[in-house]
Amino acid sequence: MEGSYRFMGEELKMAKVYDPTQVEEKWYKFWEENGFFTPDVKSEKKAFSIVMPPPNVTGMLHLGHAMDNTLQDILTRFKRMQGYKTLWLPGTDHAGIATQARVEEQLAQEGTNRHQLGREKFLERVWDWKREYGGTITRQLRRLGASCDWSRERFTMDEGCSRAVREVFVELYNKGLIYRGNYIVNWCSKCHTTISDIEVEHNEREGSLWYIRYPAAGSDNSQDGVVIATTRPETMLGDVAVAVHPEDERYSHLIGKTVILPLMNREIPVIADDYVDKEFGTGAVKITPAHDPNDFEMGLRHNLEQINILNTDGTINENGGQYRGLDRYEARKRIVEDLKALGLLVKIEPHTHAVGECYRCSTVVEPMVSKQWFVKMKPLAEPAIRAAEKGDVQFVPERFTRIYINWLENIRDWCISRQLWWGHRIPVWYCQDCGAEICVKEDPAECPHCHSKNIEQDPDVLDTWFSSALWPFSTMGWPEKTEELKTFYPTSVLVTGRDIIFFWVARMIFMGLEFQKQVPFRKVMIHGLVLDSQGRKMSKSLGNGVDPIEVIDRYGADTLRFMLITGNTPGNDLRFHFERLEATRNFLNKIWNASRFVLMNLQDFEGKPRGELTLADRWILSRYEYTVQSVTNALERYDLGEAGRLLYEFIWSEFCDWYIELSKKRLYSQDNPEEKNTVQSVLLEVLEGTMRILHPFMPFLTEEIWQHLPTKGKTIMLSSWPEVTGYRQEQVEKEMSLLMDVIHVVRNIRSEMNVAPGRRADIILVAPEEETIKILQKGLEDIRQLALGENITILQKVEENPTQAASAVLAGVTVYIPLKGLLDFDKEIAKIRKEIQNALQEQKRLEDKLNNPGFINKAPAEVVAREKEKLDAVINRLGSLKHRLSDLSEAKGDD
RNA sequence: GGGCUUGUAGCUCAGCCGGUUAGAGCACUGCGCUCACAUCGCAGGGGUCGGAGGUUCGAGUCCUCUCAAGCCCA
Repeated sequence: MEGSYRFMGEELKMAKVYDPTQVEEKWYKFWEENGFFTPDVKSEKKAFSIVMPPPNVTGMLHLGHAMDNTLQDILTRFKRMQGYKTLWLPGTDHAGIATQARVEEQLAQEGTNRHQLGREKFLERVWDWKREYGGTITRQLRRLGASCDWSRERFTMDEGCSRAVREVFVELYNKGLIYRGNYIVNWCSKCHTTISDIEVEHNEREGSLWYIRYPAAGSDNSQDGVVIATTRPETMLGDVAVAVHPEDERYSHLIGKTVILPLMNREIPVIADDYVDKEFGTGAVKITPAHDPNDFEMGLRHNLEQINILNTDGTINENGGQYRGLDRYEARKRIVEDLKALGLLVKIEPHTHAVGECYRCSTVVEPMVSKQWFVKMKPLAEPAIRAAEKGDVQFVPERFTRIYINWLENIRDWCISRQLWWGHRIPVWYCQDCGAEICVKEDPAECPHCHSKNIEQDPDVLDTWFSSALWPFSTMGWPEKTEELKTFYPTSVLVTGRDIIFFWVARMIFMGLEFQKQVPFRKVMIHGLVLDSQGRKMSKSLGNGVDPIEVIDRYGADTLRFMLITGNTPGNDLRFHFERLEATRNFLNKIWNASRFVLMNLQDFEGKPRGELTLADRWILSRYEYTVQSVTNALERYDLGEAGRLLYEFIWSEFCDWYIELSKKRLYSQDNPEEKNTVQSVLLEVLEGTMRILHPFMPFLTEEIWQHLPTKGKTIMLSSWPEVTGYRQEQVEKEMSLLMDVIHVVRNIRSEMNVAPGRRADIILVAPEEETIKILQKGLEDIRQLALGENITILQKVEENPTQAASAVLAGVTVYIPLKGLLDFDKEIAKIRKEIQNALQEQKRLEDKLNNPGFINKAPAEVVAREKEKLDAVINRLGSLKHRLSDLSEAKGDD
């Protein structure tokens, strides 16, 4: 602490109100340009690493990103200050559908489309687009203060990541874990591609249940046959059977017989299968293996044909007979009408059911059989489940483990081919001559079997999540054996929203296990969503979104950050209220002004060793250390909201409201330079340390303040995390809280008695115990200052109680404020009586408890002792209260 | 249908392994522009913890059931 200080001789220039716009950009530039975000890979220190969930290149920062990245930044800055070599690796995702759609929109405006342009040209356009607009979100992350290592920024389509994708695909292919097959997939007729199961969102919709009669084959009686119920009548064009439950007596006579599929006049069998729900509809269901996942499975069991009736644009194809060419919904209408005309439509019931929609465009998804590439999931899922069960990867909060395991246990194969152009192209070639399927790491020039040059690459690309699943190691240079991989893999923690546990977290885990033989991260910190003030999800359609950049412009990044991580508990959603933003902004301003106060009073600080500490000094140091400890613990537990709360309380209530106020007298008095030096030194130490533990939360504000402080080092972000030094003293805190109580009751009396704020008043303190008197004496000046005392008298007992005084009775002290002539005896007596009542109640409660043998015998001794102490205190207080009451009554009688 | 989360002061939320007279911020009331801060200070009012039952010496805090809201999966 000794030496010369950088502000000496300069005039301190700090505005009365903190203005974040003046400082944030400056410091971010300073940090980035000095390379503070980049770790020294070679250093001997322990490693801490996080890979950033890559936002879509097309994306704009939203509050979810802001929260997610604030959490990561806090952990990163915390660990960096703790002395770890810390890597936070950023990057962006190529976001197949989203990006392609963006560029296609552009083309549409130019009056062209990707097909006219051709694949090559189109991809060039996408890269152009990426170069031009792809940097938006990373610039926005800088505004937030993210201390990630931009020198290692990656993109899922860059060369390294592509290399990793190719490697993984070929290896899985060779192991037989990637296969091409006919399977039922989800088709989005608007995005024109398949989407995986989890990309389908199920939403309740009002629909109908149509009851349709399928007449018995060879019967003239149209009442023969079977009535089925369906929510999608148009799919009947592809029906190949009717199924009933094997134990359903209503239909047992039909099993093995055939019925006629109306409109198509196809004869189809009635089959029995356990899957059929007897209770639903009529208990008989139509089976369309090509357009329903369950029917598909059933079809396989019964060896049924798959008749695809849809084109990729959602219209009926040539298998739909007379309905060919119609849109699927138009076809539905026509089919229903035609059935009605034939008298085969039995009835229509209203029916709500869950409809699958495309997560991107909300178009109703059509299940459809087609030839696609799949990842076989069972062999990959098992180790991933075990890793979570063994605790190799731990979820925070823990409850998300079950969601994860549950999903993996019921997983189906992952459809990874997408009918897009933008993405990692499937590295498989087909020989046009011998029909060979070629899957290799380097682009082949010819067919390895027949040496034909006539080979063609599969036109599809991979699901975007395929490359994101490799993110934790592809970004570190794999398949090369890099220093980064050795040092930073597995990463320490993954921070992400609970909405992508399935999409991303699970897939990274099984890919990590498969290719690195190690989990990609030790911990998964899951956080909730940012909702609007009414608790609704923010969405474009509701127009209730809040732009974090606008918030930063108005309030500053620190305010946004702090607001986003406080006010809730881990894993839960957070409602966004502007009121909370204001409250946080006020907190920053408070910190700013407290610092300003300290700095203004440090101008003549010479940094001499400090002299004897007062009770208040010891107290604030003790509280400071408590805060350091508890904030550190909360951060280690990933309970950042709790850490924020602790900081708020310490800074505002303890440091500002009490210690700063208590410091003023010693600071302003000119006659005791040594005392002044001491209090300056304590103020500086506490403020400086507080800035450090606050830094991960509010990097900009703390850097600005820290740079004004007489400290060594270039930046607060590379300063060390405060250590425990042994300041904590429970006894000191206890003594101080007695003084605080005294001050508090004096203020209370003054307020109730309407003592003018500027007027000082005499205070008489009566304490029977020697110990208490000592404490009061130590705090005499503090009481005078904060309770606006004039003459303060401390007595062990009084011969004549000051009846012309308002009073308050604490456990060890009775406080009197003489108010000659101003005291309303009746009011004062009533007040005392009420307090006696309360105390009696409390006494009874405690006595009952202590007389209860169950309590005495079973409760821990410590708890019993504490209750006894409380009882003693109440009895003590009751004595003083009664005494006071009789004095008052007497005095009133004398009047 | 299965699972998860939430239900504590007017509002938004804390309350860890069960043991203070249940806390904070905002809002509200009264007083105050005191040389860090009115984006402030001091003082104050306000809830018995969704409901019912149970376990326990003791429950907001554990268990069961129940009601309500939200989310996920099928």
